[in-house]
Amino acid sequence: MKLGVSPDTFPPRSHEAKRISVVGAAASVFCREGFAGANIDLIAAEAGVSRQTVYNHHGDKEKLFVAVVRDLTERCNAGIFATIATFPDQPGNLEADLIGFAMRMNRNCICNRDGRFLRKLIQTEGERYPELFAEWREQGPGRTWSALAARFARLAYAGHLAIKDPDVAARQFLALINAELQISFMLGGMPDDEEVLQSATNGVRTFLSAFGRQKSASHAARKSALVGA
Amino acid sequence: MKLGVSPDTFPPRSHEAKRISVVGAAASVFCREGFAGANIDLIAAEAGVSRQTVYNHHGDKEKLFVAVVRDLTERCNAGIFATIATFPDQPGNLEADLIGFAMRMNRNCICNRDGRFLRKLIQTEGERYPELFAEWREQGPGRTWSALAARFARLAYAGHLAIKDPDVAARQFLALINAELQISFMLGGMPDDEEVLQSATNGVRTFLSAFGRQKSASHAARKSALVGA
DNA sequence: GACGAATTGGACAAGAGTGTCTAATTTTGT
DNA sequence: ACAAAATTAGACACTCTTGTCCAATTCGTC
Repeated sequence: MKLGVSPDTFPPRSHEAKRISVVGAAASVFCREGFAGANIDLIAAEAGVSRQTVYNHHGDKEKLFVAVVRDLTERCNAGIFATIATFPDQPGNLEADLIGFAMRMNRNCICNRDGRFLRKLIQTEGERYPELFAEWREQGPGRTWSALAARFARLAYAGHLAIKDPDVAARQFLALINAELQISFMLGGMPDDEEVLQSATNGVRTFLSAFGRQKSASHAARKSALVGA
Repeated sequence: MKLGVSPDTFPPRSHEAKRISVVGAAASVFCREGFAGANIDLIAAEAGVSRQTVYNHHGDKEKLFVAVVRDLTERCNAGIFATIATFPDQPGNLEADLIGFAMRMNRNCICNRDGRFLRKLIQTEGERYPELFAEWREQGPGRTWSALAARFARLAYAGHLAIKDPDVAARQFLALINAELQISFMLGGMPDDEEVLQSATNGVRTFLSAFGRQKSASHAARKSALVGA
């Protein structure tokens, strides 16, 4: 809004910057403590702002919570679609390209701060805010899955995969590349790059064993060695 | 509450029955409201007991919470191992048997009341109680995965599957049979039998496409039709 | 029927948190 | 530099919740 007024460095600091700071701190506190356990004083302190400013900007604990969820939803969806845009439509090495895509998906959408926060908030408070939840549901997983399914369908049409139901394949792809990260998620922790790579690699290999065409050279070799056929 | 006043049927009602009732109600309320939001009065009312009785039995909100988690952990683990004991070691029809097993796993361990409650409590309050969490982690997923991996390894050794790493296969099996239930879990809702069957069927089919040996008659037929090899 | 233990409902103090208000101070725009 | 707007710190009323205490009642057992 008030961008670039001052000479240099940090032009927009006061009004909008504080708002952002508050929403960010609120996300963190709501996640750690839950809605009921979250303390406005703590949020204000963590944002480096007085309590009154929190009320001036958002009016209400509940309104603040809604603002947090909307903010996270928006950024997460943006990240997801930016990542889906990097899907390997014309793969050189299908396995390597899909592993790279899986890594980006995990890193940028599922394991990052926004993704973990949003997931936790939906899990903990989703039942209390059905409208907010419905909104996320439409914009989030629904579109993600169909967008991803479309990409897989294209890949199958081009002869790189043998897929009967692209929607099922898309969901299973996501499930597989996250299969080994479930415990880390339960802990609320952030899996390290090693784990993410391992999970993505194992997931993509199994996915290709199930849906790959024998054509793919390296894959066919690995598969025949594995299955012994 | 005044059940079984008659001569027999329910000898131990008062003391222990109330304890169980309180723990059950507390599980429900802790799940809905979170630890901070849970109200002892509400728990007491939901258990059909006075607030004082809650304090008499468990002494403290925190102690009550620990009791709830221990109770859920115990019952969930028992259910999981009882279900793993039904794993098809000598399958007649591998696909059908695995789908049946997947259904039992989903229904009795993951989608039932205890499973959903425990998962949610760990997600929401796990970070606040690291010891409790570590205990569950050792007893729960760790043992589950290795027990399941052992079963898959045996199946592979008997020639029914082609598995390189049984641990990975076990985790991916669980991920696949739940792939289509993720949204329901996010909602905290209970997926109906139709959804569970669909998810289990799709998951097992993909699992067998990836790890099945061509030998299996019906499977080989389906696979060759699918992959065109 | 009687005794002891458990349960109940209610009152209670203590503490914590929300949301409001105000006066003083700082920041921003002109 | 000046005026308007935003921010701050603190006090405040109000509500809610926890955990304790107690007298009356009920329940299980002998």
